[in-house]
Amino acid sequence: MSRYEPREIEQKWQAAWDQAGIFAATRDPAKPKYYVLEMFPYPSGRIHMGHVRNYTMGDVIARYKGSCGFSVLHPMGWDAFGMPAENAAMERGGHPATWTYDNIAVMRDQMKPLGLSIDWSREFATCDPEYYGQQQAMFIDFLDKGLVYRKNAVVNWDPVDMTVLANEQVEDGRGWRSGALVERRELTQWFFKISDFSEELLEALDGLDNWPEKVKLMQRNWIGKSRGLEFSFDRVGGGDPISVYTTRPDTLMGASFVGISPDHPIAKGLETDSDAVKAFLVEARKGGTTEEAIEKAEKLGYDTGIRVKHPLNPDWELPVWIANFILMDYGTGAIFGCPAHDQRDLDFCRKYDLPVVATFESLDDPQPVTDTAFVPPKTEKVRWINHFAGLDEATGEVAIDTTIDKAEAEGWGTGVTKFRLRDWGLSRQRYWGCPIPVVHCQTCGVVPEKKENLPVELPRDVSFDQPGNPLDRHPTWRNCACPVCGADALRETDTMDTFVDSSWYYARFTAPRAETPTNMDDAKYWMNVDQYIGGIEHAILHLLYSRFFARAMAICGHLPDSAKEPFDALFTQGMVTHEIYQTRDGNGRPVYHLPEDVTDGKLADGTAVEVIPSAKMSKSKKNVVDPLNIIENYGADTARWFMLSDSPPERDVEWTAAGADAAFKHLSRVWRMANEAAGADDAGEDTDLLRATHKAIHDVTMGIESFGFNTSVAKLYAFANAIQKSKAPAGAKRPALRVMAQLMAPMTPHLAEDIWAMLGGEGLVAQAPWPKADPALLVEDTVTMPIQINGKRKSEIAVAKDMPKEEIEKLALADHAVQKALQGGAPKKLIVVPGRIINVVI
RNA sequence: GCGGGCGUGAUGGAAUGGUAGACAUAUCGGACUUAAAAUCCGAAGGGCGUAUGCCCGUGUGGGUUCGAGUCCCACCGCCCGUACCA
Repeated sequence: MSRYEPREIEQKWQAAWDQAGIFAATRDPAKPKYYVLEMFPYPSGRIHMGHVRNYTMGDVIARYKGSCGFSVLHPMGWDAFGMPAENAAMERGGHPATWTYDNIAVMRDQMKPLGLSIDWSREFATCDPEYYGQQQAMFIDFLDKGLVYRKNAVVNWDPVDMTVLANEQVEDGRGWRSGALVERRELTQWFFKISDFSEELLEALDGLDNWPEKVKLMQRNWIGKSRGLEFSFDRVGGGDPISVYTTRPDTLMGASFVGISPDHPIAKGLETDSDAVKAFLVEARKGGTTEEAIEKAEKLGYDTGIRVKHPLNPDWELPVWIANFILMDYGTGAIFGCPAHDQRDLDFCRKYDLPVVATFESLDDPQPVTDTAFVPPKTEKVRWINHFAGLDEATGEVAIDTTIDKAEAEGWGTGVTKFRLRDWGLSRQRYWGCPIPVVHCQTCGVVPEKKENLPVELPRDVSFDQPGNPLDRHPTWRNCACPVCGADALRETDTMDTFVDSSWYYARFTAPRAETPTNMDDAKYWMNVDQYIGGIEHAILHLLYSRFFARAMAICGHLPDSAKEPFDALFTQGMVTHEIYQTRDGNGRPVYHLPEDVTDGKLADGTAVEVIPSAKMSKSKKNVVDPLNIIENYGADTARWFMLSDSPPERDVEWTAAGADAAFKHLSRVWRMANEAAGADDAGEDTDLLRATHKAIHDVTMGIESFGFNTSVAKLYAFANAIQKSKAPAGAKRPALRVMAQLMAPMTPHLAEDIWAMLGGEGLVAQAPWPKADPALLVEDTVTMPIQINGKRKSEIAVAKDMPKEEIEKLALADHAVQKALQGGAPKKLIVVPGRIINVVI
């Protein structure tokens, strides 16, 4: 064989790794451990290039750490519950379980040829009863510790299909199947008390040194700690006072109305008495539940006729309005509106002709408020024209503190700290999820199932021919005995949010077959995850829920305290994108075409296609590249190499056929170079080659350590160029190429094994210790220093690496370009940064 | 709406506040070949110029600095999230 044949060598070396069993994770007390985890996939049907990129990155880390002497855990599993399986059952018939397990089989078969260093013996799917049974056991433990409770919460209600919709199933305020206008309706739901941990989840972010700042910032803002004032408005003519919470109590003198949520008890009270209120609330409850939909919806208000007294002036009466943009979940579900300093309130007041009174104005440019509210940063000093505490010039921050202090001293309000973070609603009115293991008994109430009766398994005999939850209409599954009194009782038919499944899978991987949720010895050895890799789209929910879950598990004795923050380091990788090819049908509607059907911008019949710039790969746009095709045409190493080259891992990467070609060509070239050197014996030493080798070791290692895989790849290109251009004999190139094999092994493991073997490497390169760079070979004797004149590069000089500053200065001033610019004069300033730059300021 | 991020040649991108464009793609020129493919060698940010060279240049506009792609402010565009997609 004298050509690079990926199909042959990839199978050969995968078999060799299997036989040596080198990827099985074992607790080895003699070694430090390293746990690499990529976010596990949803079994949608086929793997896509995004998966390839994600798992290749994890594999580089796993293989690299293995070479560095760590005992590595690199597992894989399936996030297998969720809506698409039910949708498939509705559309095509069949059972969600069949669909899911078939998909898993296909995707596993697609992943194996990638040659990932995964310990497949630990694989599980979250829909395995062995997994979700342990999840149910934990739910019961959480219930026991007061971490779970029930309360009412708002859901999307489809009034035609009579069913609850996911946010994703609401399009422009309408149900995706029925097309009916969606309403917000209350339902009793199960909740995790994540809000008990608000402060801790916020504070602990400071300790996550190896998390991206942007993720920590997003979580901080999401948790949303705020200090504000809680106080009550007394009602004119009696009745319960209305309690409000505000983060801007300093603007109280600019209040023009009190607003309450459509779900506020007062609004609900009025609803039963008044047809007008009822009609308004029907209107106000239209639309989906997302924050975005609520914020962007047209602001609607209804004057209840109720009047309240301003707390600082009993003669000042404010109207109480029901407003559709006020959330019952935040604060007290009631606010006071200050239109001058809040855009939303201003829009509302302009619409309903309510007064606008400014409480402060800009110091340098006072303007009356017209259509734009004056909302300077809280740190900016402003002039107070309307404040009861007699402020003159002060920042918002100071004014807020002053206001709270005065309210507390006068006894009409209390300074309180609140969080934006809401409790985690986990109830789903769907079949394909983990059943919530509780029983509703007429005498005992809502009680947990006995642990010995777990798992509460999903029934197989269900149908999806009508909307709604099949568990609700199952003839027998609901019937059970009360675990407390033994009387006839009914099972809970809600299942769990799939975020629950993914909130502890990382812990389960440490002991995937244990008879309890975890095994303490394994958890203590393997936890925490040393490097977690996944998409930025999970920056908030999945990661926050996992952080909560690890704490809850520690409280229940399922994880050591040291695992409360389960992910030591986090890396968020970008998407894989591709151009979209489209033509138009007779009605001008777009028709999409697969990349393999387009050559040079044309279809097979010669029709020119419109090329739309890169977008996330999606089936509907047909811009999906199937990894299996790439592996068949070029081999897994080419797919892996391409995924690592060019684009920085945290950024999106565009898949291009040209890029794949180039990757393949380079791998072929490396293989050829090795093949040419294979016949020789190690002989002779070449200083330049030796320097290039050690520079490559240093640079490639730095790249991997800092998640700069694209720069590692660039350095490997440069190293290959250096070897190719070197005039050294084949015998001197052999050791350099063996190092090349080692440095490439984490990225293109099959090719690396093959050339390692060719060049007389010992054993498997996957098990060879990572090479170390000799610092002595990394420093150059002379360095070229650029000379700038007034910050612009004009010349350069070569100096010895240890030349003292004074001598460099002399040389620089003697430089031709500098002499010319100075014209006999003296420079104003001379900056010399040794080894870096010289700047002559004239 | 709100929170977060990104923006550099024809293209993907590189660059601890210190020579902008490493490395690669496409392109062009050359070698090899009967020819092509493959492979190898070389050119190349834009403008002006025969050339030494000069000017411009990291989304737009300001600022800090001896020096800014990098730090600060404002704006534009795109992407992610927005609590029932996973």
